[in-house]
Amino acid sequence: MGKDRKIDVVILGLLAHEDLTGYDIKKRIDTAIGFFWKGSFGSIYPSLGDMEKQGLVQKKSSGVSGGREKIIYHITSAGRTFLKKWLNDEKAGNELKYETLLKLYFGGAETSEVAVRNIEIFEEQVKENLAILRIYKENLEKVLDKADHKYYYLTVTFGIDTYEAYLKWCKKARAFLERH
Amino acid sequence: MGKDRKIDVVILGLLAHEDLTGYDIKKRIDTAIGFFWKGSFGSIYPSLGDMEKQGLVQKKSSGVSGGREKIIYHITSAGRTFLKKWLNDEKAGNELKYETLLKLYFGGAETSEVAVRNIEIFEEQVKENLAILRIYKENLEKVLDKADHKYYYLTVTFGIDTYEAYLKWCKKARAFLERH
DNA sequence: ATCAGCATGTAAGGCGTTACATGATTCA
DNA sequence: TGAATCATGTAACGCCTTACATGCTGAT
Repeated sequence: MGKDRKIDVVILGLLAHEDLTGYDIKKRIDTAIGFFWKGSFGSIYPSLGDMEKQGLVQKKSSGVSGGREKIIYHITSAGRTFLKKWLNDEKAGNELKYETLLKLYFGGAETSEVAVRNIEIFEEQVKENLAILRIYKENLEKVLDKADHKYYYLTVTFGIDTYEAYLKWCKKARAFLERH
Repeated sequence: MGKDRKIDVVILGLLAHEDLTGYDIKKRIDTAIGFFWKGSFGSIYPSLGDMEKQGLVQKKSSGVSGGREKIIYHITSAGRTFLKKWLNDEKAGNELKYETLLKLYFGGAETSEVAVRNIEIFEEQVKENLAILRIYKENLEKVLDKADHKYYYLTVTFGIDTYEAYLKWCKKARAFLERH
């Protein structure tokens, strides 16, 4: 029944902080919110086009950069209203889709060594992501006085806290499998 | 480039433990693995049909139950091989898609009260889910000797541990927002 | 000289959801 | 009597990813 494209509010949220090109939006998604949200060019550009038609964003100025014309988008007041409506909407779709847990759940179909190996792989990925988030956290702590940064800081601490919980669980789970 | 339908291995994994109907598979997905995986009838029935053609599952026996004919599926040895191949594949797509974090990240576009409210809503949902997982855990502890159950137990403890970490973070985050 | 990065956009196709169609049984 | 549960399946449609098309600039 449509019109639930989350990419719209993601873009609007980013533009509420600063004017950006579609290319920049992609980079922000990949870095800043990458650990809990994804987005590709194939969804960003069409969304920007649609939202411009709806008056939620505006093409601001264009320049040339890297040999290609550059379109900087700016959020309109209608766009801010739309964003706020979403922020005030109490329903939020939170979904975890962890193939690692699926493999663990079905671990009985293989030897326990395979299950342990899958936990170890997960552990390595978590450690890598954790290292990145810790750097983000350090940088954000220096600019906590700035309006939006305290929110960025909180999402980063969410990531760090949950990843740390994952690592503790990994250790326990491996020990459990080696014991049983 | 297709053929990456995870629903296939989910079904195969469930059938590796016991014979099931499509309807039963849906129930297992919703309850047992519901906190980290989803699946609808609209994906389950076509998957069963395709996998039967590929020889990964077999229609076992059919009876009548609840006024409608009932088709019980059984995993074949080719199905078990397929499942094991997936379990031994080192790549696993783990994705977190939390709209709550998105709203928090963009919290600067509204008052901090709205952000606090969204954290509280998240907190309530987590508490509800946690209560269910704790009951699962208690029940699983009684049958840990049975082969597959130790794997079920581990996924449940993963859920409990991360949800507990979420709740700690929620408390911290609310306090932070009220202080700053 | 070549590759990565900057930059926008379209096309094809996969995955999955929701809604619909159908209908009997069981329980309140 | 009516709702919930059992049970299978299809159709429409939406979202999103991957791949492709295009091409300049700057660094190695």
